[in-house]
Amino acid sequence: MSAQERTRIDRYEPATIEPRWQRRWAELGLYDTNLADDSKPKYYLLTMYDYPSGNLHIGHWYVKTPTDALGRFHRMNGKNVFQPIGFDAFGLPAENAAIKNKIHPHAWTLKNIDNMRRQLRSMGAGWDWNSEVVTCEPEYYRWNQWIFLRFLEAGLAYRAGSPVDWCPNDGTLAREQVEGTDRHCWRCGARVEKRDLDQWYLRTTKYADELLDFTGLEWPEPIRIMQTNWIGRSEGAEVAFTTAPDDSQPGGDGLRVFTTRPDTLYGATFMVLAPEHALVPKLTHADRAAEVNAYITAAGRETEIERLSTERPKTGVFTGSYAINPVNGERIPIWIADYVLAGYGTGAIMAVPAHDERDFEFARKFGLPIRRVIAGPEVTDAEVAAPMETAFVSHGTEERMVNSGPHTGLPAKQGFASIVAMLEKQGRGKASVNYRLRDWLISRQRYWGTPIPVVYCDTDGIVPVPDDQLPVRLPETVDYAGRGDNPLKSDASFANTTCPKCGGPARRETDTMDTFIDSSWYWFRYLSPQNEGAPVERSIEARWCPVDQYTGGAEHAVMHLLYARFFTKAMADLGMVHEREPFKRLFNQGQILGADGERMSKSRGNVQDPDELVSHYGADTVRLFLMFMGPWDQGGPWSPTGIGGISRFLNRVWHAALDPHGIEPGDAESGVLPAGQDKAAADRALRTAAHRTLRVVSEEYAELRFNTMVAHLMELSNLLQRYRGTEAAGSAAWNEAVGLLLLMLAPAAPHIAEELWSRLAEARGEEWASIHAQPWPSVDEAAAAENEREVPVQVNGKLRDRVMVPVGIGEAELERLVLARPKVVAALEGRAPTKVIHAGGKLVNIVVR
RNA sequence: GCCGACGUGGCGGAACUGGCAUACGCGCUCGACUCAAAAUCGAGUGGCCGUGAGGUCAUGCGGGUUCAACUCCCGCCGUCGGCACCA
Repeated sequence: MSAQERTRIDRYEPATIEPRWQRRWAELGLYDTNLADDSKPKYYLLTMYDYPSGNLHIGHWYVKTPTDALGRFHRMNGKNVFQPIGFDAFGLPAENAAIKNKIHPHAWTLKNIDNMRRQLRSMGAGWDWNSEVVTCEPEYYRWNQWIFLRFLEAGLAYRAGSPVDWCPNDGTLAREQVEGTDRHCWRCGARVEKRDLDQWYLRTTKYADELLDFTGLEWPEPIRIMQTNWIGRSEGAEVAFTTAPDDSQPGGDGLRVFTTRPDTLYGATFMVLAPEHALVPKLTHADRAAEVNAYITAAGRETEIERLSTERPKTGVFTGSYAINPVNGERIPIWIADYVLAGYGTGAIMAVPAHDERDFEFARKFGLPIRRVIAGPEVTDAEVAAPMETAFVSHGTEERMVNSGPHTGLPAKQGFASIVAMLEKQGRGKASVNYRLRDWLISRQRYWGTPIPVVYCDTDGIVPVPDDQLPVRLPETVDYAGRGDNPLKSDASFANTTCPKCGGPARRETDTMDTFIDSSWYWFRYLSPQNEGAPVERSIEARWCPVDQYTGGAEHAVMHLLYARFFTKAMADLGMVHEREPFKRLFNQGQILGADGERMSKSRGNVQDPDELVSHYGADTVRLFLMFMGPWDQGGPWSPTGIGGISRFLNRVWHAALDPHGIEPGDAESGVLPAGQDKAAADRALRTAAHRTLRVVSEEYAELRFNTMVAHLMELSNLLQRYRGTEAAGSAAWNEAVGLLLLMLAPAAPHIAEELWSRLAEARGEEWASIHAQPWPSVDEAAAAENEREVPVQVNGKLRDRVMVPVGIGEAELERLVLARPKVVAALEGRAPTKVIHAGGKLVNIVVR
């Protein structure tokens, strides 16, 4: 920069300085991380990568700029910081655009990525672009395929036919991708149906127990709870019932059920199977067939029917068959009902209406017997025999067993164990654990995803594509015959192939993978995006994983974050990586809303365009304002007026740094030190404030409390403002305070800090060195220490006075001082203090009477 | 219904393990500069009573513990997020 240019820029003009520094940093490679450098401790800072929708909105800024501030803070603190960036580039919008605009999904996606790269650069963030990953490129998705094949070999991937959740727009969905009571698609909102299909699954349930263990992870409690609930571990027993012989069948078929209440086994008065249960056709009597089949058909359609209430009355039909209760040999009727889910446990239950609300309601409705087998401590024998009005579900330590054969009289807790023991001895049951978590259905009927690398051969069945034939590439020409169609299916050149085993004709799998596969290991790939020998370079992974800090939205609590943990564990077991947990520390930032408090959307017209804000205020102001709005995990509505305050703040910093003496017009009031303060006192006040600010701001960066961090910088700036134009301005203490302010501001507002830093260096005749390469300053404890302190004085808990006292003052002396204060004397009204509380010198409270 | 988070000025919010409630900012009012406006700078700003010093009431509501409660305990009310018959 020429001297001439500099003198011209006397006002703060972000539009001039920001792009210039962005270029400079990129030229210098300031943020290109040397992953091999182990001279400094590593810090892997990751933000959830984005879908390249084409345009950055303010939400992206809200997610990314505080993270960047954190990265810059750690870099100044001597860490080797790795801050990668990439794009989650597969997914449906590209296909929709393709159908609508006749543009290839790949071209559309890359165009969007180009635009977003440009927009992202305007944030002035310290990303290492060399490590960029774009998941729709074969260089990336070939490793999805490679990992899938390893999972297949290890039995972690399997193909199965079962009723799956089906969205008319998006095809099959994982269980996590179905939301709400009305079971709609998480993406498009369409109502989800059930379909019987052969699909690919990943065995997430194998890791259910390990996924419940969050030891060593600093994750927000609500996320851990959500995952724990989603996995839904329940302990109980599996009990083998058998069907009873009758006129139409010989009986003896095993009917296993899962129950969490084996202690209520004597109260099982009927059984209920899910309509889809495999034994239903066999157990249905000829004279019941019409009714049963009608019910099954209705149940299959049911998800399509509008359900207004969750409290739907129970429905079901009797099959005509009976089962034998293994503990008492009792014949109990077998019903089918849709309140029993095919996918949980064994798809069949023993119904104990006395002690389960659902079974109770069902029994009431269909006139089935209700037998009490558990009673609370106050229940008399007469009451045990009386009919029940509601189910008794309490299961504490006080309850005892009744009507339960040899177990009668036992506490229910013991009954649980003793019945399980009895069943195990007789070979009719065993203790068992069930999970709500299902295996992950990964097949998708779409073009724009990773092809599942298997072929189907009439002779050899399912044949994996050999590694040396990877990647199985998506065909470059796409023909969308119609909306929602997977063009791969009708693409003969893709679908028709030869069997890798026998060489005969074979058909490729045309389903592609759920795009959550891509995001389940992408942070590993960032570490060696060009590696052609393996998905992850283990030596680098060993040094850099787990991710030290991950940030992103809470909406991925049970999807991305659970899949990523599953992948990490599975990959570790297969020797691909060392770590079993991907993200050591997780932070969920909130969501930024429109000024009207609603979700930002084009149709509402409440969208804030970051490009516009940047051109008006500059990136630093936008960054700082987003951090200042409130706690980062809280999000909140955009304030159109609030941003002006940040703009003013940065302007004041600018002038404090470049024009300490306030030659500016309008500084009428400045020029005078506060009453009773000389220059030495002013210098001391400046140093104290600067170093105290440094102490608290350092902590706030580390704890991601950006809103108060900014507030504290403002306070320091306000103090400088107060002294601007006085004899303290421009002193050594002043310059120190300004220097500290800039260093503290650097992570959050990198451009202005850099600009002022360089101007001050030049003014001192020093050579330029980036502020972002400076070490984080350390607190001068002597300067930060106070020698006087203001102590609030209360009488009976009410504030009456404040006294300035020297810091080391003793309690006795302080008390004497305080009791002599006129205001205190007045408040005491002649009464003698009963007690004086000192609260460690923070406050004095005088208690009377 | 179950699980979780949260209720503080006109607004966004601050107050760390109980210790000065309302930091910081927005907005608003007044003043300086200006022909005027904007920008900037300065002063003020929780409610009520009072000319004033000051008093008094206030952290969703009702109780409690404590010298002292936004903070802890009990019971409600409200808002937001998650789950959806999981045996």
